[in-house]
Amino acid sequence: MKAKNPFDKPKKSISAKPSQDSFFELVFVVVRKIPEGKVTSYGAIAEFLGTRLSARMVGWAMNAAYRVHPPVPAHRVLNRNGLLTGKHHFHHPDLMQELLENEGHTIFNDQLQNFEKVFWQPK
DNA sequence: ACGCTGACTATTA
DNA sequence: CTAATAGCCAGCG
Repeated sequence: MKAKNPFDKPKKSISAKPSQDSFFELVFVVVRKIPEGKVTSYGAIAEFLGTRLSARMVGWAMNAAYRVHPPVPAHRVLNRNGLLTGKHHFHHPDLMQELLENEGHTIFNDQLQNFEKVFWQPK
């Protein structure tokens, strides 16, 4: 459930506060459940939320993730191939890879090695 | 209000 | 293997 915070406001614009009452918040909740050392994919989250065909919206939600609280570990969300497709949306393009490596992962050429072994299915 | 874009994915050629 | 296509839908000019 949702704690009330001063940011709560039905602002429709992503520029201010998009989440709060939709798909976005659900995505954040799921992503925050990803255990350290594990990763998942946009599609897996979308499918878990019942919107398999809307995986793009998961990525869009991640675009707004950095501004929500508590923080969302967006670096643990990759595409279905284990590619760090969202790296350029971080504060620093290599931050995503560094965070993952810091959690014990190995990335080569934007590809997370052993992807299937560290994949975490939303549950 | 309309059209383009995109942190995706599955399918087809 | 790569490339093109379709489906999804929120945000922005």
